[in-house]
Amino acid sequence: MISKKCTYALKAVLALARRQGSGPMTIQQIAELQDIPPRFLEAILRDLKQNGFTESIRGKEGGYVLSRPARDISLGEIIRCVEGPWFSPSAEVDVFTAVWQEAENALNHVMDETDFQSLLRKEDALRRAAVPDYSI
Amino acid sequence: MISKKCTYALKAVLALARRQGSGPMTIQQIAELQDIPPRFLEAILRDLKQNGFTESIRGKEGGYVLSRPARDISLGEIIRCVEGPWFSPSAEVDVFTAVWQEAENALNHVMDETDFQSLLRKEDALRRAAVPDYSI
DNA sequence: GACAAACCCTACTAAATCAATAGAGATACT
DNA sequence: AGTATCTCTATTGATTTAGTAGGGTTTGTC
Repeated sequence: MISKKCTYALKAVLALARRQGSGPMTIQQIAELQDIPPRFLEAILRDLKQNGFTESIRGKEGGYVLSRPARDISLGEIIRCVEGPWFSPSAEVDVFTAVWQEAENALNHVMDETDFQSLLRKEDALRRAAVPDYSI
Repeated sequence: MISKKCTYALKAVLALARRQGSGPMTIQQIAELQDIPPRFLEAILRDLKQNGFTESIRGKEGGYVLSRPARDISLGEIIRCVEGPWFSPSAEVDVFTAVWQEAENALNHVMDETDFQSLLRKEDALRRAAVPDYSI
């Protein structure tokens, strides 16, 4: 349902979101941090760039940055960019068409509720839960 | 998102729903009516049988019938039977897990709202719309 | 200008999944 | 006995997904 390519894209955006404001991140850095095959990630980031989510800086000291604040990018936007619609409209109108459309809407609604800033906060919370800090 | 196998299953159940109360339908009949490869349909119907949605009568005059009234079978039940969960739970708990779960719930909710009796009514309405009857 | 570090583009291959088919078997009615 | 039906396992072919390869272009530094 969610392809590997798509989860790679989401993880990459999450990595860029965390770094936002501190200069570009290279494909290699993202790939290592998030454990993504680098040449595959390269294609994904280009795709995101063409759809206006990321920008690239070429040459030395180059890399990728997010085009918009993490707060303004929803999970749904990235997923739709990478995967297209979930329920692609069939050629003919049949008894199921309306239901698929409802499902599409419901899914988009859920995915658009979450933005990448809130995912960062959630990531922080998960880390604190996994490695508790008992210092005063 | 919805595989061919799954739409075949839904169409087959719809065909059986229409026929409900008038004896069994053979694989061949369903296949021709709904334009489904018969040997593929065979496997699908067996699968539905093993999950309690259909029953089969062997030998001459045999075929398949629905185990329950069309009113009591939801779209979601058949889809889950054929496809399993949409967002299969990943091994590790990460920042996306909760969202996927929400999406799964939203989708199930939409799919469980519609039963096969209401699909039959919708099919009738579509037919009337396509071939209008102007008689008094 | 040479070099190195980065992104850019097209094409290809390998693996997995989906769709469909084949063939032999079991059951039940007439 | 014969025929129409469902039953089971295995295999094949098509499509999609995942990943790789190789060469190209841009930019900063020495």
